[in-house]
Amino acid sequence: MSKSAITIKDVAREANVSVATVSRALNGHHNVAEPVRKLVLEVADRLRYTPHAAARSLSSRSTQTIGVVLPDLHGEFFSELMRGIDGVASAHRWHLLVSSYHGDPQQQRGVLQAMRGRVDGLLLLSPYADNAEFLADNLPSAIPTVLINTPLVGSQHAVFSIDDHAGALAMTRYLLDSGHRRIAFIGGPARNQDAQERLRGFRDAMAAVTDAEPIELPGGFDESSGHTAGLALLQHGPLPDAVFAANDMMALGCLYAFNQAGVRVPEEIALAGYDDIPLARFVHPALTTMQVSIAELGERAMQQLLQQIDDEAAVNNGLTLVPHLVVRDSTQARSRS
Amino acid sequence: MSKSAITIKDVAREANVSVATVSRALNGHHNVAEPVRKLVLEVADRLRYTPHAAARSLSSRSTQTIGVVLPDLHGEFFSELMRGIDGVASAHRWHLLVSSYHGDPQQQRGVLQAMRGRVDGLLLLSPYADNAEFLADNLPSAIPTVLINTPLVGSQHAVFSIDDHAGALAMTRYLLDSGHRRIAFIGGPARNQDAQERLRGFRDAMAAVTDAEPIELPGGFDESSGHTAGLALLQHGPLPDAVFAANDMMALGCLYAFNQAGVRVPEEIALAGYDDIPLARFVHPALTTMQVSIAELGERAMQQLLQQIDDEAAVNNGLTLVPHLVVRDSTQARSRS
DNA sequence: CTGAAAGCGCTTACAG
DNA sequence: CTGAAAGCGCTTACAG
Repeated sequence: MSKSAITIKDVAREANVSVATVSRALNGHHNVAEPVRKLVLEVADRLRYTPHAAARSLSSRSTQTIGVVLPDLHGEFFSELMRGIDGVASAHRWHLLVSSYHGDPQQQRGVLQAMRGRVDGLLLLSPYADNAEFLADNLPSAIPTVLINTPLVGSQHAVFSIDDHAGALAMTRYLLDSGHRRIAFIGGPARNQDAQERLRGFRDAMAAVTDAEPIELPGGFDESSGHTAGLALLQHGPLPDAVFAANDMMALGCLYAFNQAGVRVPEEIALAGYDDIPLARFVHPALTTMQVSIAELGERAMQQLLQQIDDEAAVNNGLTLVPHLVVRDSTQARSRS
Repeated sequence: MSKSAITIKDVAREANVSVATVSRALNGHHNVAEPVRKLVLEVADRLRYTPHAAARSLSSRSTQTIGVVLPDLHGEFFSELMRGIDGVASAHRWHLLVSSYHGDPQQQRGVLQAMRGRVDGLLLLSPYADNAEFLADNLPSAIPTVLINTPLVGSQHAVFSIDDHAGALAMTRYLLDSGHRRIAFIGGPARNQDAQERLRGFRDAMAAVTDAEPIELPGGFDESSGHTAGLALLQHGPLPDAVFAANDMMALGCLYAFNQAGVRVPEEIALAGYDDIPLARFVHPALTTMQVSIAELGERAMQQLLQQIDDEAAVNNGLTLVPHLVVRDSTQARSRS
């Protein structure tokens, strides 16, 4: 494709040295005479020479790039995660090869395979509760890999995740402690592990209180499913005391439904979300939610990965971040902020 | 890094054929006897062989990856753009190498250089109005490149962008047509070309009406600067008739300030944004805004790029998308939705 | 249809 | 400090 790219040979010829010397000078090795180094750098600059990454990778056996494999490129979670990952990558001068497999195991398999020779390490987000085995089978064995939000435990790989069971438990308990008994839960995608854990937390907290009345509604983590769930609640009999949506986007959709119907939050019904996306504090009423440091999750995972690449013997223990409760107006009549 | 990766040699040895034959069989060339092809595929599969991308790239002179160079990885705009780009990339089995240069020209330069040998084409988002020259100097000449939201016109590169001047003009005219005269504009980052164009559209529309009273406030495209601007409006004298924020996030921040102060939208003041992010319709009141098809922008740009890579002689004309007005409750007392 | 060999553009022991 | 040469793992004319 590239038309007439300048190679290391051109630089060597122009500078009257061998390609080996050019390579050494450009890579900052110390065994190059100062005047020679200067000359080489000057010539390389004048010719606008840039090393060919594939060639360099092939001979040096390193790519300086990290593969980031995600189920999707869309939305707040991904955006935040990438921010954390990118911050670390950029600081250490690593490149990022980003691939989405669109939630499809076959594509995921292909994407993982295609990483060989392209990356020195792999960050994989695979939040499906049912494919631990699939992963164990398809993870490239030769590439250092760190997992995010993934059900594969007890393997050789470090896993970084959010303790969603604890988070949902905390939120539900808070709602119960506030005096609510009939609490509706809007769930996430069935296969999604985070969604499952949040549901489990909700159930466990509700089960611990004798007169609690749990209501469960389906959802898909997007605004519109929250909106749909809100409408469903409005239509079927008396409103519950509170709604706990498994993520903020659904909570916002639900809030919208309540707003349209003239149902006041929190006066008539309390509403809580999960994730603490930036917008949670800007809606009205501001949303009570569980704060999850997604960017930090990406940051930590990336740091761990770089460490493993740097030192194969590095301990590869993961980390489970515990989200914390952020109380805002949507669950209490008076502002505390 | 990779420990004991299987190479094409291993497959050749195991299948009792030459590496050339393995290569042909795996790449689907037709000059391979059927039984031989089958054998090779079977062996490759059994050995879990995956071609080394760098080696393949080096000899075939193609990487099957597109470099996406962005000023930032954060936020709705990026997320939407990536969705469009990824959709096309995925459908054509291309990989994406994503780099953020964090708004820093030096980093941008480095990132662009590092693309040689890594990608077959480049998608560059560089929304700074003042660095057309810098770009012309630093764009890799040997790599097909398509520009997004970039001030470099009249060059050899296709440019895909949003007609923000027309968009802001349309919104401002709509507000004027609704009877508003004192209209406040919350601007974006000074160096950002989109922000400049939106401001220019606002000014042009206001200048065309004799008794219009423009008010201009600074902003930074994020929620908090919108919030700050809203507070400023609340403190300084009488409220304007309407607020036009240069993007939705700022509009939401401003809305929040009004909500807190008990100022009702749209009864006491109209409010409009720009971008039509998914949340615009879920806030209360739903936000009037300019709908910009960001995903489509990414999609089109990516399609154009692939075409150019496929056929060097392809016409490389860009495209300017014109946003359209979406009227919701934030600028009118009664819902029309 | 198949193999031996050259070559892609680098890096890095190995000699000197 | 420097160069000649081997090698990274593939692909692809060139012969046969």
